[in-house]
Amino acid sequence: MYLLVVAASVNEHDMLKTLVEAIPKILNWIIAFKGSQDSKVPVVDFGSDYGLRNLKISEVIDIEEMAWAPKYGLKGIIDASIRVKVESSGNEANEKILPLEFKTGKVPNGQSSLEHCAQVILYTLLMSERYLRHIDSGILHYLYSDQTQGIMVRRSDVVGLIMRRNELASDILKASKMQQLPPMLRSPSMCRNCHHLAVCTIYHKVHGGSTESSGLGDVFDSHVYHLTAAHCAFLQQWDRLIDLEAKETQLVRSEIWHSNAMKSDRSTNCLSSIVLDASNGFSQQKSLKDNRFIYRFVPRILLPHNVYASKGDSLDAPSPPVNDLDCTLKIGDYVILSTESGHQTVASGVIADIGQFHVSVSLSKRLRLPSSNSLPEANDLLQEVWRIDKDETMTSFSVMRSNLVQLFLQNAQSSHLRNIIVDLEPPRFDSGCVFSQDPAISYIWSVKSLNGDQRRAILKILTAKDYALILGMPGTGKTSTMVYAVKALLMRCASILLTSYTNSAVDNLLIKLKAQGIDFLRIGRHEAVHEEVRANCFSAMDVQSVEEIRLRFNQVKVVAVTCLGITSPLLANKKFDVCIMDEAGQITLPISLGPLMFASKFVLVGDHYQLPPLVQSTEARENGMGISLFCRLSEAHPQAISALQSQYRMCQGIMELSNALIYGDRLRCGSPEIANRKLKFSRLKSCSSWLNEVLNPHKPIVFINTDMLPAHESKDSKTVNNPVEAYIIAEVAKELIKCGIESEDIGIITPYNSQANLIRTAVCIISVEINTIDKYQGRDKDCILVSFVRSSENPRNYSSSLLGDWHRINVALTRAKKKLILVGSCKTLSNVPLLKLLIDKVNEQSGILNVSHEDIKLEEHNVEQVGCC
DNA sequence: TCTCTGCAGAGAGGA
Repeated sequence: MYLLVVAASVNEHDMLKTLVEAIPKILNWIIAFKGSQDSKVPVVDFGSDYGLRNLKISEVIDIEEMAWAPKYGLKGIIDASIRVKVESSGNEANEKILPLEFKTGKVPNGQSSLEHCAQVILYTLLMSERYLRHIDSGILHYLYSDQTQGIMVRRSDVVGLIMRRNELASDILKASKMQQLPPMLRSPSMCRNCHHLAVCTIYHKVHGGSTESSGLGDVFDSHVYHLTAAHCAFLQQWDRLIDLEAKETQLVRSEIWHSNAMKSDRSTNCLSSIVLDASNGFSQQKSLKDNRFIYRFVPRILLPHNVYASKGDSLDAPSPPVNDLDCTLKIGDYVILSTESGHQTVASGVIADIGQFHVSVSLSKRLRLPSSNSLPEANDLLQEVWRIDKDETMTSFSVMRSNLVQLFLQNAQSSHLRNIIVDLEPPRFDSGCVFSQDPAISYIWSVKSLNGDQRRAILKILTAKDYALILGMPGTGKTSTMVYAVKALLMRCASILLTSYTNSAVDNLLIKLKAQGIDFLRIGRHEAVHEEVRANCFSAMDVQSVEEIRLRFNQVKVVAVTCLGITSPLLANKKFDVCIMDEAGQITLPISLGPLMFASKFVLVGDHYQLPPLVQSTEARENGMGISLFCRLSEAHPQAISALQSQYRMCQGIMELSNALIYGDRLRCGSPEIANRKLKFSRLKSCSSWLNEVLNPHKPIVFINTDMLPAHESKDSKTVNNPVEAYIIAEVAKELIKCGIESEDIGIITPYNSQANLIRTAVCIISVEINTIDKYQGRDKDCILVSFVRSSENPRNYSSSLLGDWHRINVALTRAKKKLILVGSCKTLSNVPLLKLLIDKVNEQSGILNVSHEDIKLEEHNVEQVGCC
């Protein structure tokens, strides 16, 4: 509630007054309709065809009930679902379930409006689906005038609505496929006060519309006169890219909207065959703080006996674990709960906790099956077999579209950003008077721990009038540079919006800021925020009023939020002096626009030599969707870039490799100590000579060539892996640990998920971090092992595979501090030009290590073991 | 060719 008040910036007291006035009205209505044995049964008018009916509520089944109907492609939230007894004069009363909709606004002409009736009729459709029974009527109640209207669903009304729905769906399809919008309504009276007028007219103009075709005359002109042909082309181009990407994503996303979804269990974004865990009471705890209900589920196979035998996750793994909850769901993900007996989308919630043998889901209300009554101790829940699907409602696309169109609105902020981003006007900088009185600048000169690059980067930020770009090559201390930039900006009393795409990137930065004693506000969902910064969320602050929220905003200069989190009502109407965006090279342009709208200037921090934004659709990628704003501006105005080139991560040898392949000798070691880093073994003894060679501390880079082995990739439907490589990686990892390297100093990376899983089973006894290259961006370890996977008898062109992307190769090569061990087939990999260069370079530096059959004593069963796990 | 993070919601006016 506080959030809405903040967003609408209405007076808190006024709002409370409205609310307090409405409560007794609702209450009176309920009392009147619930009635008692002897009280008079109220009469409701169901329109001319059906007349007056006596109506008595026997139960309020649910409020704010979620109702999704895949069959109709509709979803909604029903104000109240009620069970009633209806009787028309003389006839026997029959019991019904129906939707009740409250309206607060004015009553249109004393008659309920067509729109409101249509809404209720749609609700009856949704409820029919949910309750698996025919629901033929609904109730509309106007609080302002205390009028109750009954709605009896006529078949012709439903047909009309469904036809209208189909028209709309077809228009949307046409717009996204052929970039063709339906014609304007051409009705100034209707359009003048429409909330979508600005966006609507902009789109009309962009798609070739004119003042005449809009039918709106001057109103049209006043909304679009500022748009040039270049602006229109830009909006049209990006709108199309978003369409392409949205289409692609819809194809792969979980098929919860399809009726056969229940049968396909192949998606890893779902958990099936789980049941409620009743071992600790009903496993339903109400967390006191935020009124949420937590339900704990366990695999069905674990019940009933195992769960009672031991507690929590410490139980012996059942063999085989039919479902060890091996899926990609993680804490904070939005999910949908369904039953396998046919109730789809019973409830939606958030993963509160997930382990190998349990998953807890947090719901905003009590879990209830539509068919059952609302008693809290409903045992029918325990009888059900459940499934959890990730809620993949693609809100990111709507954020993209709304960000994009905002850029073309007729206002000062949009106009400024448009000049910079669309027209690519050169950024302006203060002619840097170094000896100025600016305390921020003197502070930066006084900080001893900054190197020359970092200081120049911060000065760039401080002198920027529009924007600054910070190119942070691997290991160059991007984060600490940002921390000092924030400190310097705070000396100028600037307000700062910190952002990045992922929660983890935002929180990483915040943890460093916190260590420096800088106060900040973190906007975001409690579950998704790192625990070290959760105390800075409003959800942890126990705010009692809007005033307290305002107060807190006034105290704090730094606010942090993810790029998609900007839609939070807490940020409505907020303005900042500077927006700093981390990992900007990985964020698509339309997404990055959002946070920039809040600030008068911005700083993008990134490295466009590392992975670009993830784009699913090849067509969208080929047409420029993978070009981040960071990349666009870097290419247009190199003078806006300040590069961090002194790196503190890699030793000389590893850095040289990256310099030779990607950075053109621009990377430097921060100090001689960094340059000469070596792995320290507490003991070096190995029985096999090839492992001795791999561990040789004088070789920072080792390439293990598998060409002499039968080490071919194996393909399983869509994924690729390589069991022999997995085996070699595991052997090396075990040897490293045997020789005294701590397991937390070792990281294993590979392009493919399937290979990561294979390696995980191969090294099962030791706990080493294993991940895809993509997920490892931004991280580092003393020793990194890379499995390239690709290897075949007749190598083909791999330029369109994951290995063909040089950004990914760059990320893989720049994660290791002291030792980089690469495993792959020289013959196959040499087909990728960059990898050919890599192999040549390593050969020059330390030679390629060819392993033979005898070397690794490749017993058939070893590999088979890995292969079958 | 197979890499993957984010994100509520409903509400309303007027010749």
